Amino acid sequence: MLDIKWIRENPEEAKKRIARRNPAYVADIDAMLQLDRTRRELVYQSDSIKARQNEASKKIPAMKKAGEDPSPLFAEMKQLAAQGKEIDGKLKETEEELRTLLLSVPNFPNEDVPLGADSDENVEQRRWGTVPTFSFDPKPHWELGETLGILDPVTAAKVSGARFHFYKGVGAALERAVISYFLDVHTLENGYTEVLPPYMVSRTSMTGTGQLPKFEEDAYKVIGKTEADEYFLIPTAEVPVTNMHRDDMLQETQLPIRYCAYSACFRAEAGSAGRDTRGLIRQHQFNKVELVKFAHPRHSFEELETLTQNAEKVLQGLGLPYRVVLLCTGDLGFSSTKTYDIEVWMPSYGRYVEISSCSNFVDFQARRANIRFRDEETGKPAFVHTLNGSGVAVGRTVAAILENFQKEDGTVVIPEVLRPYLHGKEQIAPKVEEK
RNA sequence: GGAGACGUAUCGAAGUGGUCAUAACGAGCCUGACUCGAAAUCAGGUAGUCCGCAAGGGCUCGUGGGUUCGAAUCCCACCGUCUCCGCCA
Repeated sequence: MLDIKWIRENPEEAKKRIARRNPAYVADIDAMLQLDRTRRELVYQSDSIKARQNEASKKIPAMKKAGEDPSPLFAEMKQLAAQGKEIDGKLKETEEELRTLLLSVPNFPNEDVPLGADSDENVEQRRWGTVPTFSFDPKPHWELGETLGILDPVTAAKVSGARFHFYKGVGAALERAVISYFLDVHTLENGYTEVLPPYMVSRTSMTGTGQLPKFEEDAYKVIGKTEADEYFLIPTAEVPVTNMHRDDMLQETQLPIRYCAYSACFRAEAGSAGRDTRGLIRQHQFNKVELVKFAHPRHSFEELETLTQNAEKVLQGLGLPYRVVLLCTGDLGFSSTKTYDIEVWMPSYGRYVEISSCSNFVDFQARRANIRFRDEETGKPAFVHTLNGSGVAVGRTVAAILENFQKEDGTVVIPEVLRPYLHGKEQIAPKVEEK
């Protein structure tokens, strides 16, 4: 949520900034300013009436005590109450309208975010590792998954529907190994505290991080015994973890707070694009280890750099080639002011594929979720800056491992760092054909 | 699922229709005094938010409604916490 106060004081700058993301939002800024003016006028009227009511209310007991009859005042009071009610009704309406609008407008892109229409205009920052060359025709991971007998989308389709997978045998163990490896690196080496969050959250939490109200159709909703018994399946652990500190007043000395969290993630939108129909790339349910930071506003952009490096570290450990790109304005997520995507090399695609997205939301989420800290300098409460990034997507990691580390005979070499989690197993061999 | 209790500042807690909600009373924390220093003691200070250039004013007793001239207090709904019983992993 943008800061209406700041917009009120810097209307032209606000329009300029939002226009960098999409000029269509400029009209919304104008609408906000209009609603804000109306609201302030109504607040003034409402406050004046209440001040008079309070004054009269104080007189009544004093009159009674003095033996006077206060009932002549009642008529005026009744009228004031009616007036106040009407104005308060209008005020509430205006405030709701303004809030709805504020919740539907995305964050300003940071100044150093390049202007661009879509992902083609993202700017590569760096590359790591060597893209593998094969002396044979490498297989895509979904074919490897089948020949190795470790991935079963067909049974999953029967049991659940499209875009689900069963992992079997070593496949399931490999997924689990990757999760453990990621969590161990982040907790033991990168200084994050592990949390295992709830997978269902309230509407308030989804609004706090920015998934709602605008993207309700992208989320899975779970209804319990009654309509009011409503939950959303988390699209990312970012939602429950960021909301851990909703309405909190943190101490400056606590910052930065770093959490890492494994969770399953659920996304309804994953099926609509008609892309990546095979394999583990785009699923309704997938596993992810997420990194979340609550940072001091002064340091949030440095924290974004280290967050990204923390995510890169696990790919380096696995030996997977990747690159880091800075998203352009057209590819930037709703709540983010600046995002680096980490893309892993996927031989079957012949290109780099997103495996992590690391973002600084500055105070955009903190304002929605009311996450503050007491600034020692001013003594006043201020919004923290929130950041998060995948650390990293697990299913896509497994896909990348299968594809990048496959051999001509169809076996896949397990990265050394994962072997301790797999009882020393060094490779996955194709299942023997039964005659 | 059944029965009951309870949500007031950082914490505990008083207030049960008015004129003591920046909130009694404790505790914690900060500042000062005393002290070589500390403890103890004493004194003072210890919300947030909205409107306003300011002066000042408004709002907040879990949340939202209602009754009333007036609600922390009465009524209704919802949310949450706790206790006992049942059930369950």
